[in-house]
This record gives sequence, structure tokens and C-alpha cells, in this order.
Amino acid sequence: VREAIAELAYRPDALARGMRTGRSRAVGFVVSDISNPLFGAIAAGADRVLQEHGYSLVLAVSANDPDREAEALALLAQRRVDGLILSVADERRTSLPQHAAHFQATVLLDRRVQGVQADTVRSNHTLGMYEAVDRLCALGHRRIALLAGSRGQLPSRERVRAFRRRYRTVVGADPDDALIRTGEMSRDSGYLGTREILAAQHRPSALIAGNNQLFVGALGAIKDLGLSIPGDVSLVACDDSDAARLADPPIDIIDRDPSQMGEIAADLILGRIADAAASPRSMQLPTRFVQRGSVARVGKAGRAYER
Amino acid sequence: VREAIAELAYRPDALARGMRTGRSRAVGFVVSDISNPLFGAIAAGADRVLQEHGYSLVLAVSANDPDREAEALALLAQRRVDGLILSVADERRTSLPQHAAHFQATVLLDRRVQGVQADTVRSNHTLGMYEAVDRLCALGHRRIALLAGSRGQLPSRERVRAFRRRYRTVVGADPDDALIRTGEMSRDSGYLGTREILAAQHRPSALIAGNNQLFVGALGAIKDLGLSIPGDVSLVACDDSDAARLADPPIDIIDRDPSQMGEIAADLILGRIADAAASPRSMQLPTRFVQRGSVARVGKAGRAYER
DNA sequence: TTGTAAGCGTTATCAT
DNA sequence: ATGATAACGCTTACAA
Repeated sequence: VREAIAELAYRPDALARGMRTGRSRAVGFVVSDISNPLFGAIAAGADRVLQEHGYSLVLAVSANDPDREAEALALLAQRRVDGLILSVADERRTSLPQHAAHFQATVLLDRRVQGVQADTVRSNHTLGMYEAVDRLCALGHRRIALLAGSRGQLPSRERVRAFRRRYRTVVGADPDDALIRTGEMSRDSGYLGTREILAAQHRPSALIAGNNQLFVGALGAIKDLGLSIPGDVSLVACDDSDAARLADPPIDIIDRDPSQMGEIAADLILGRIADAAASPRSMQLPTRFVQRGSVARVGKAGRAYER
Repeated sequence: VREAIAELAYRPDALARGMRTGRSRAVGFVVSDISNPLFGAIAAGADRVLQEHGYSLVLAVSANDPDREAEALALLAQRRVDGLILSVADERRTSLPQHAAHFQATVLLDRRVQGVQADTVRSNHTLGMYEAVDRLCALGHRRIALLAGSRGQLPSRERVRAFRRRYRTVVGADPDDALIRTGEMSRDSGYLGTREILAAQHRPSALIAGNNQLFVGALGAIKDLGLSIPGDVSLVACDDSDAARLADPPIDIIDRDPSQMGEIAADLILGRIADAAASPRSMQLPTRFVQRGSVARVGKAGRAYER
């Protein structure tokens, strides 16, 4: 019999097995943009763990559009995926609550959705933001702009909150709300926001970009305005990237470990599949500020790389 | 009846349907590294087209390891995916021939595999390389290094061939083979290769990095060596990236459209699923050289941005 | 221990 | 047209 198996290269049909057992051994992965290396790294981490356990990752790109997200969820439900790893496009407009019952395991990536019982993997965006504000304020920065991203995503709100709170603690006054801008998590939004902010008469001395896309836009705008980093403006980006490492000067970042996020998400999924009744788990990973050379003492224009 | 469908949110079970019809409406996507934005963009393009047609993309990361690639193919075969989009890790060691019969549609991304009947999407790496060599030679470069990547991947061989051929045509002599280096498609390989090449006594005046990872390593090495671009060395990268656009100076690239590659791959898959008997199709997309400021006339050290 | 049968949710076929 | 029924390939439960 074993000979025949080997000879015919027989492999059990996963569809039939899935139909009979009620488990497809597939996990959906819904993200706004898989060409963003942050999500790519998360996917890679998750896939590594899932592959080891004979599970596959079914990708679905939402393009930050709640309607496409809804279609993706419907399609994945139809495919009877056992689990779902989801970076909700907009917490205020997500259709997850309508679909959640179809997935026996759901892990939310850095999001909070009302009325859905799900495990979560979260980054502690507060930690790194505190360190960044400490550093900027210690170097004399008081007018600090924040490209915060969308209000429909938890990390954006968390960063704004941490920024305000720490600024108040350190400086003893509230930050200028006009310098805190919400908007799309896109290059264009980062570019336009930065141009507006830096064209104002009373220009901020530092800028924090809320994700890698906003950072790309911000850096482009700073270049186009002919400003120098950190002489004219100090810059901090959230999440690491080749562009941040290789820019001149290299850009200070609020860093985290995205592939670990993916691995933990996969672990949570597998754990919940094994024990559907377990109480919801929430894992939190740290973020940390990394100095590189894009932040200088305020008012010392031209003296780059000061530490 | 329709009321009941709406009321119970009934959706046909894709597993059962797949079992009965013999079509899973899923397509496998096997790549070395999904955190590489090049593959991310290809995946995004493919997913956009496939989603429109009710197909899902099943991701499998091979990490450039032929063994993991083999496992991925076996798992996807077991899942009865209708099609396969595959960027083979190493053409010399791929197990695709053993698995190909399980997939009724296969599209190879920029690879050639002996004995496998598959549609292909190819980039014409020759075009952009010709333009790059023309440009470099026109500016007086004669000692040009090429970080070519792995010999097990068609684009690497195609670039070496195009480089040699065009150099010979333009210069009238063969290029120095010691400056053409094969190796892994990794940052480390790019870093180490660049350090070695640029530390030699008779240093080349220009360097071409064969992909975005090699480029990242090369740029890091150039920085660490304290060399300036393009004053000390001119640099050209294959494939665009944020890092190339935002570097100072911005890096000249050999560009192509990866998301279009993904879309075309998906189109080919859908076409072949519709007509399995159609003769194999091979689509070729152009590459083009884009000037930005990282290439200068040879011997005019320090005169950056010369055009 | 070994073998047989039922049934998972579809779709397709075949009577009516 | 309409409706009942078989079959896809597997797992599992139960019978021999």
C-alpha cells in the first residue's frame, strides 16, 4: 500500500478532507497593501509559522477600502478558512462584526473593533512615542508636528494620545493642535501635509511621520522645499524601512518587529483553533525610539548629527 | 427561498463546490520573499485581478530555499489550487517538474524551467541594461562592476549577457570579468560584494546592482567606505524602491512595472483555466533606464549631478 | 484488527 | 420545467 502511495505520489485532497472534518487548514490574511514591506514582513512571519503546521495563508488585499474588505471577508468565509488575520482598514466602517461568526479564530492586528470577540496583536505605540517626544523636547523642540494618519486606526489615535500626554508632561503645556494632522496613510497625504505644515509662517522645528508611507511623502516634501535635515527640520518616522536607513542623514525611527507580529498572530490563530473556548488573548509588543541622525538641537541650524 | 438565503446569509461552501466541480477557484503564489516590495507589488496586482473573478491567492514563501519551495508546491497541489504563479528560487534545483502536473495553469515569473510547459511573464532585462551601459560608457566609464545575483535566476543571466554584449559593442573590447560577480540576491551579499570590489586597487568607476536587495547592501557599503555618489563611484540599481528615490543623490534605476507583471500573470492564469489546451503564452514587459543623479562623467570626482 | 458504510455540501444527471 | 438522486474524496463510526 505504501508503495502505491509513493508510486502514484498520492496526496489526500485537502478540499475533501476539509469538507469532511470541517477544517480547511487555511487562514485568511486581509491587509490594505501587501506591497508595503511592513505588511509583507507580517505576512512572512505568519506564513512561516503556519506552513510549519500545514496551514496556508490566503491573501486578500483591501486597498484600504471598507467595501473591498467586506468582499474579502465574504469570500474568505465562503472558503471556510479556519482563521483570519486582519488589519482592519477603518474601524468605524468595518464589516467585521457581520462576518466574524464565520471564522472560528480571528486575530486583529493593531486594531480594536466594537462587538467582536477576537484575539489581538498590538504594538505599544505609546512607548516609542514617549521616547521620541522626550528626545525632541530635550533638544529644545517645542513646535513638533505629527502626521498622525487615519482616526479609524488604533495606532494613529494611540500616537496622538501619547504625543499629547508626554508633551504636556515634559513641556508643561499643551502642544499646538494645528500641528497634529490626521489623514490618509499614504505618500500623497504625507507629501501634501508636510508641505502645508512647513510652508506656514511659524514653522515647526520637528516632524513625526506616523507610518512608512507618510514618511516617504514627508521626506519628498522636505527635499522639494529645499530644507535640510536636521538643520532646518528634525524628522522622526514610525516603522523602519530601507529608505529611513539609507537616507542622508539616516532617519530616527520608532521601531518594532513586524515579522514577530506575524508569528505571534499565527500562534494565536493556531492556539484558538486548538481551543476555541479559550478566553480572548491580547499580545502586546514594544516599540522603541532609535537615534540615527535626523534629530538635532533646535536652533542650531546646520549642525547635523548632534547627539 | 430567496428570503431564506438572505436571512441566513447563506453562501455556498467553496470546499464542497470545489470538490464537486474540480475547481477550487484558488491560485497559489510562491515567492522567495513577500516582504520584498517587488514581490508585494506583483502579489497586489495579481490579487486585484483574481479577486475580481472570485479567485483567491494562496501565498507560500519559499525563502529562496528549494526545499521549502518543494514543500510549498506539494501543499498547494494538495489544496487543488487551479493555478500557480511561481517565482522559482533556483532554476537548477527546482522541483517544479515533479509537481507541475498537479496544476492546470502555471505561470512562471521571470524564470525558465526545463521540461515544464508553462505560460510565462518576463521582463526584458536586456533593454534597460543596454540603456544603462550606453549611458555609463557615454560618460567615459570603462571599469563597470555588476552585482549580478544568482545564476539560477534568468534575470541575472540575462543581465550579464546584455551587459557583456553591449559593453563589447560600445567599447570594442570585453569587460573585465572580475567585476561581474554572481551571488545571493541579498543585502549581505550586496554589501560584501561591493566592499570587495571597491577595496580593490584598480577600483571600478561604476557599479550596477542587480536587484533592490543588492542595491541596499551596495549603498550601505559605499557609505561605510566613505565614498561619494556619483563623485567617487556611479551607481545604478535594478528595480525601483523608496530607498532609490529618496537617496541623496536619487539613484538611477533600470525600471519596470511589477504590479503589471502580477496583473498579467493573473490574466494568463485565468485564460489557461478557461482553455487548458491553448498553446503556451509568453508575455514580455519592457524595462527602461531612468536617470536621476547617481551617474556622473568618469574622472570628474565631486561634480555630482552632471547630465 | 480489518473492513464497510454513511455523510460532509455541492452540482450534474436523469427521470418525471 | 421541475425535482429527486448520485457522486466528488475524504474521515469516522461502527460492525464483523
